[in-house]
Amino acid sequence: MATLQAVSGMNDLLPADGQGARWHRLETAFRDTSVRYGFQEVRTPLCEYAELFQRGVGEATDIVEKEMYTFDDRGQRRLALRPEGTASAVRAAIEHSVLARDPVVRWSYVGAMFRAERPAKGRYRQFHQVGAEVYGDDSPAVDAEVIDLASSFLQSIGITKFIVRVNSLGGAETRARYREALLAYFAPHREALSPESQLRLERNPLRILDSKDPRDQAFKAGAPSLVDALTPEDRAHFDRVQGFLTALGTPFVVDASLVRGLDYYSRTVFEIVDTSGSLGAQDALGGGGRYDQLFTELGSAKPVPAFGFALGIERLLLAAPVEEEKKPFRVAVVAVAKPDENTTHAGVLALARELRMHGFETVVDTRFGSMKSQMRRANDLAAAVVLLIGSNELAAEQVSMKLMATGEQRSVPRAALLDELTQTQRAPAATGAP
RNA sequence: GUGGCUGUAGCUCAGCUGGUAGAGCAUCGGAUUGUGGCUCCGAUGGUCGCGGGUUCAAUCCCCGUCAGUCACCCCA
Repeated sequence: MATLQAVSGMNDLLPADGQGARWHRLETAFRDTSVRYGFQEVRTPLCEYAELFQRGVGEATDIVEKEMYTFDDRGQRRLALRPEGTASAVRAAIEHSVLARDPVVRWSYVGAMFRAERPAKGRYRQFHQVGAEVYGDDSPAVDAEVIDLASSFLQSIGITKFIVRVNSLGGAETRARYREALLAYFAPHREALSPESQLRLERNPLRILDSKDPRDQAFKAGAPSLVDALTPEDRAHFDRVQGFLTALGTPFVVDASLVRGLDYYSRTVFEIVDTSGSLGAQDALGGGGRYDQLFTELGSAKPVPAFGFALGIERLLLAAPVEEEKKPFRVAVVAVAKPDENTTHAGVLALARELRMHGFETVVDTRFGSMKSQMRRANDLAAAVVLLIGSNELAAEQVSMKLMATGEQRSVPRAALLDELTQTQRAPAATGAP
């Protein structure tokens, strides 16, 4: 490797690829949707004390165990690039006592996350998420509304082929009871399980249910059902979530084997899976759930119920249709060099500036090559209108205005130029492709 | 972390069984000295990912390494 290059799994977005515009539209769509659902955007640092994620996401999760970018600060504290957004947002909510001011807080976020995984399609080491969180309300209405937010956002960006899977993990009491039941069930079969699952048996038996390993699949069917372990309260909560989702018209399926990779979830969890096939093996667009214990685990004096989700932007863009970009009304100003270069060049720059101040997207080929090359450049940049400035125009206080679509050209008094351009912009014919 | 495939101009690729590289597109210039798109002509541009080995000689064979990609794992 002779030249410097980007860190593996971390990508550049070049304007020429048109990706920047797609990202921009997606983020705008997310902000629009989340604002309509009553959310406000929060921004937290990319970097936190590693301890936050160890306590928040869970020491035994893959994310913290082997995928976190950690490094030492100048002092002794261990820092980490955030592998997900929820822990940071909750930390900020606690630190700034936002629940003391507002009984219920609805936050959204957009930003980069980091996980040191082997890159693959739709999976990168720096990836980006949009997410939303609700703090301070344990109502099942929150669960339903936030799942609905995620779902309607997907539709707003043209993603229609997806499935929302929901499940309930139950509260702390249920989790403890169910864990015992799973242990009792799997322990006799220990040797037959995959090596990973033998480890999971000790650390987080729940995750065995999520395994795709055929050795584990064999035992899943007969495993005790989580639904049966739910307390009446958990049961009622989950039933109401489903009822609300149905009332909202948000399609979903209940999937009893759905377990999320983060430790902080309780009660409702959900995952949105792409069914268009455009994502390869990484078909999860995102997911989330309820995490009623996280505030307490991160040091909040009072327990705060919470619900949230995150979606991966890269994956959304793989799944979303590529929309046609609107062609902007662009003006190019061209200098006719003779006989006095400096005067005409200055005239071009001054005119371009004036147009920009009036809102016109204006380009100048500042190399000021031959007229031919300037015209070619204007054409390459898809300018709808080219304005020509030369000694004739300067002397007469006029500008030659050429419509690229038709080739029509006429002289316009300098004083009337802005009105002319405004009218041209409104006429659809002038903005069409040349 | 494990495995498969790939790595030649800015991009997409060609290069037969080893003799130090080509095309198309893109870029720049020209074909009437104040005018674009089409066409034609020309030019710029590559230590053939990097390092080592075999050989008289390697882009082509072998090894290593880095990178990309896909899959496993996990998840966004």
